[in-house]
Amino acid sequence: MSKETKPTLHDVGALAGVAARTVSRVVNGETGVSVKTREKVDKAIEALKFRPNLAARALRSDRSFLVAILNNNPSPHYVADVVRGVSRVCRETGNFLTLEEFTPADNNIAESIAELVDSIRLAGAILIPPLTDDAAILDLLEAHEIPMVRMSPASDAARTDAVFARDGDGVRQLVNHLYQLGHRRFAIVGGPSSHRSSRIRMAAFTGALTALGISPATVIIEQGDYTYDSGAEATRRILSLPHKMRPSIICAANDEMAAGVISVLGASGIAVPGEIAVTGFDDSEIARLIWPPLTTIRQSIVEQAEAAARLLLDRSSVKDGPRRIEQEVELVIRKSTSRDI
Amino acid sequence: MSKETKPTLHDVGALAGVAARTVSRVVNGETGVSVKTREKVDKAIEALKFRPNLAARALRSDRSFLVAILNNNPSPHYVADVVRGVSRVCRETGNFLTLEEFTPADNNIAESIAELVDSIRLAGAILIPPLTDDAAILDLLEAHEIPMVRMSPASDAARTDAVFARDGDGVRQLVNHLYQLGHRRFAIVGGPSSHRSSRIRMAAFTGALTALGISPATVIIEQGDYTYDSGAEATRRILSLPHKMRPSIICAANDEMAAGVISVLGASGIAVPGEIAVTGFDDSEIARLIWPPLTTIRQSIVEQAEAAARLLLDRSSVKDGPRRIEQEVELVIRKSTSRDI
DNA sequence: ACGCCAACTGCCAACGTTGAAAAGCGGCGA
DNA sequence: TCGCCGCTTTTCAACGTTGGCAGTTGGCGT
Repeated sequence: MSKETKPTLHDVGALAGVAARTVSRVVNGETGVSVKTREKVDKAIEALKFRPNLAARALRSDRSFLVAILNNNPSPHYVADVVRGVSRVCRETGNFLTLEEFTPADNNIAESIAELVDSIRLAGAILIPPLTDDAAILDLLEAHEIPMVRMSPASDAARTDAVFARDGDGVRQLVNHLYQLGHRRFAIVGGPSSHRSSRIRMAAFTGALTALGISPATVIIEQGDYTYDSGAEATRRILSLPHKMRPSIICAANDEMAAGVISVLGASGIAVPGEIAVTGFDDSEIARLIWPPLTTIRQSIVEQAEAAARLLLDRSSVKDGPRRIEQEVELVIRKSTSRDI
Repeated sequence: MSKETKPTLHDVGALAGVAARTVSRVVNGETGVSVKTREKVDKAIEALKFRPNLAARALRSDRSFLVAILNNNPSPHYVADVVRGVSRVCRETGNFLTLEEFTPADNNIAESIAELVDSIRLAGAILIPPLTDDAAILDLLEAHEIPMVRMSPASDAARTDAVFARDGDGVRQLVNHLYQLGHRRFAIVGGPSSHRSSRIRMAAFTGALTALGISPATVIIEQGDYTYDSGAEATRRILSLPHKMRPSIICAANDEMAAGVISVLGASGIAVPGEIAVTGFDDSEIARLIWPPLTTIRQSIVEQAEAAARLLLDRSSVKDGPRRIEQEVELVIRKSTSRDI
C-alpha cells in the first residue's frame, strides 16, 4: 500500500470517468463544473485519498501555497504566538508555513530573503518588528510583488497592509486604574524609541496622566530598551533619587522590563506592591510566572497574527489601497498592584 | 529589471555556451564537469544571479529542500531555540524550514502531517517532544520514508536517529554542589513520568543522593507536570508537612515549575534562598528573569537542534543503523541557592 | 424541428528541472 | 592511421499540474 505510487489527477479522473483537467477544476473550486460531475470527482478523490502535488502546482501556476514569517524579533513568546496564529489560518486554508528566522545582529537578512523569494513565488509574507521597518526588505518584497502584511510597523504605516494593537487604549485604562487605587507619584520605564509601540505607549502615558491632572513634569521617566537588564538598570537609577521623590508605582513599557524592575526592588528589600507597585505591558508568559504576578495589558498576539494571515490570503480588497486592522487590548489586574499586601 | 522574467538554467547555459543540463550539474555539484566549463558556468550564474526554481526541482527530482519541524510542545523558549538551530543549518545547506505547529490538545495532528507529506516529499522532519513519542506519526513518516530525527524521545529510542542531552550528568553536578553548600534535607518536584527527561532526572536525583549517603527515604518527592501551576501546587503540599520535615532545598525538574515553587514560597513569606533554596532545570529564559534568579542546568537547545538538523541532512551514515548524539550540559549557579542572603 | 447560446468537458502544451541515454571528443595503443 | 576507451557534454523526455482553447452537450426560443 505504501509501495504504490501516489495518485495523480489522472488517476482520479480515470476513476471518476472524467478528464484530469476537470478534476483540477474541482480541486481548485473553479466555476463551470456541474454538480453531478463535482460529486463524482469528490467521491473519487476521497476514495484515492488524492492530494495535489505541491511542487507541480507551484511550478505550473506560479503559486506556492507557502506563507513566510520573516522574523528577527528575539522574544520567543511573541514569535511563538505569531506562529500559532498564522499556523492555524494556514491549515484552514490549505497553505503551509515557512519561517525565516534571523538574529537581531544578522546583517544578511536581505540576502537570505532574496534567496527564498527568488527560489519560489511565496503566497505571502508576514513581517514582525523590528524587521517590519527595514526598507531594503520592503523594497525587495515589493519588487517581487509578494503580498505582505506587517505587524505593528513603526514607520511608513500606509506602505503595506498592517495589523496593530490599540496600545494607547490600554495605557489609558491602566493609568486610570492606578489613579483610582490612589497612586499619584508615577515612574515610567519607556522602551526604545525606534519601536512604534514605545513611542505610542509613552505618549499615551503622559497624555493620560495629564488628563488626570498629573503634570508630566512630576513624573519620573527612564529609558529602557525592552530588555530585562534595562528595566533593572532604570530601577537602580530611580532608587538613587532622593527618598521623597520615590514613586509609588513604576510602569514599565513591557513585561520583561517590569520583571527587571521587580528583581531590583526585591534585591533592595522594597516590598512589591506594598511600597512600590509595578506594571508591565503585553501579558507575556512572564507576567504570570514572576512573583508577584504582573498587572499588565493583554494584547492577543495570536489573534493579531490570525488577522494578519487572513488579510494576507484574502486579496479581494487589495486594490482599494493598504488595509489596516486594529486589535482591542485588555487590562489584566494582578498582584503587583494589589492594595492588600 | 524587475520586469524581466527570472533566469532559468537555459538562460545560464546560453550565456555560458553550454547546455542547460550541464548547468544543472554545476548547480548540484555533480561530478563529470571539467574545471574550465565549471568556471564558465559559475560566471554566468553569477552574472544572471540565477537561482534554481524550487518547485521545478521538487517536481522533477522528488526532493523538496524543505525541512519540517513538527511540534506540539507548548514552551516558547524551547521551540524558539529549536527553530534557531535548525534555521541556521538550513540556511547553510540551502534548505528551507517549515513549521507544523500544534497545540498539545490537538487531536488531528496525524491528519495535518499526512496532508503535508502527501503534498510534497520533505527533505526530512525534526520531531520535538512530546510528539516524538506518537507512534501513529512515526508510522506515518516511516511509511513515506521521510528521514527524521527526534529530540529527546521518551520511548523506542533506537527506532530513529535521535539527539539527547546528558540530563543525568547535570543532576549529579547539581546535587553535589548542593551537598557542598551544606544541604541535607532535599525535596524534589518531578516532572510527568510520560517524559523521558522526567524519569531520567528523577532517577539521577535519587541516585546522586544515595551516592552521597542520603537515603531516598528521607527525601520529599512530589509530582508535577512541568507547568508553573503544578510547581506551585507541589510546594503547597511540601509546606503543609510538619515543620521539622521542611526541606532546606527544593529541586524542581524544570525551570517553570521552579518559578511556581518560588512564587508560593514568596507568597508564604519564606525567604529564598535564606530559608529554602530552589533549583530548576533547563536554564530557560525564565531562570534569569525571576527573583531570585535560578540555579539551574543549562542544556543548549540551539546546539542540540543544530546537531539534529545536520544529522537529518547527512544521509551518508544512515545505513549503519540509527544514530545518536549526546549533548553536554552545564551547571549554572545563581542566587536561588546562594549562601549569602 | 432547427439553430444558437451557454454551460460544461477534454485535449494539448508548457512551467524549469533532472534521469537516462546517446553523442562528441581526445588520447593512446596497435 | 584506425579503433577503442573513458570522460564530458548534449539531447530528449518526463515529473503533475493548470492555462488556453477547442469540442461537446443540453436547453431554450422560435
